[in-house]
Amino acid sequence: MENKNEFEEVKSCSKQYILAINDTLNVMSGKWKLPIIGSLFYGKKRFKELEREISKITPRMLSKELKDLEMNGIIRRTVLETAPITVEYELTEAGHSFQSVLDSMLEWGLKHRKSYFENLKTNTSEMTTNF
Amino acid sequence: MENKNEFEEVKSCSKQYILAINDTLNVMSGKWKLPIIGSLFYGKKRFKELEREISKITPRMLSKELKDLEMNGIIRRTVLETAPITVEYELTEAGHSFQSVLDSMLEWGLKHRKSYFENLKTNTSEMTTNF
DNA sequence: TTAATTAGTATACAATTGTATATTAATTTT
DNA sequence: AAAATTAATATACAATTGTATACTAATTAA
Repeated sequence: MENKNEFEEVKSCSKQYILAINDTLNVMSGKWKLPIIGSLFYGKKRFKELEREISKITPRMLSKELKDLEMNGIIRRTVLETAPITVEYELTEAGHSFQSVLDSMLEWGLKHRKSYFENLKTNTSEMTTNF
Repeated sequence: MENKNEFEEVKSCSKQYILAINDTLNVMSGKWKLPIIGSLFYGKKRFKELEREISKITPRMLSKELKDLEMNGIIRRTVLETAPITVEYELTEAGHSFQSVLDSMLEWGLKHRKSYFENLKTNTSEMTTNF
């Protein structure tokens, strides 16, 4: 009840609206953040596991993106005192709740791709985007 | 019914899942696309109107981003044979339906910002992101 | 006739993002 | 003792994205 009112109130105030949406956008923008988040949805992973699973990512990029995601509270980094040291990465609660955003993006993407391909059939125009 | 099954099916297939989500991400990534889409939610706008409304955008960037959004089917460009020529930009149906994605991003952003600030109060750690 | 408005384009540059390749240092397996 | 595994970091570069500033060509208002 209280939450819904707050949500509606902020929607009408474009400055806060834009800020909150941009925060969400920054969490996932770039080439590697979504693959990393996606991979961690299936459970904890170590650095080398992520490096192997995410095709063509370099350790430099993986390291950088993991730091970004940790700073933004999306993942948690745990050092295990094994020999050699292993480091575990896992989604936080905020990271898991990100699923709702991905779901709506998936739904929109599917609908949009579909209508794009339908247009292609009738228009015989060229494919200029990655849709 | 049929749609829901299709949605669930694709969620379990990570390749299509990632593709559709990336399509959605590409529609809004960068500094200017969200401000442009946001501005057009309130109705049709001409080039110069957008330039005035969107603080600090250059005509070069506005022109480029409008082209991208048009190619991706988010906006429609209409040339009016006035003197001098005016050009109208408006959201397509796909553009309007993007609201659902923005809503879920807004909701997540608000929740996430809130928990971030609550952590700040108890942790007295420094602010390292734009949250 | 000069200035302003329309919708952009041209050129050069700066900043950010991503790639390629090699290296580190501790430990374990062969 | 040599090779492999751990989780990264270092350096140099390429590509993409964004900024700054000036310009165009048609028309209209002052």
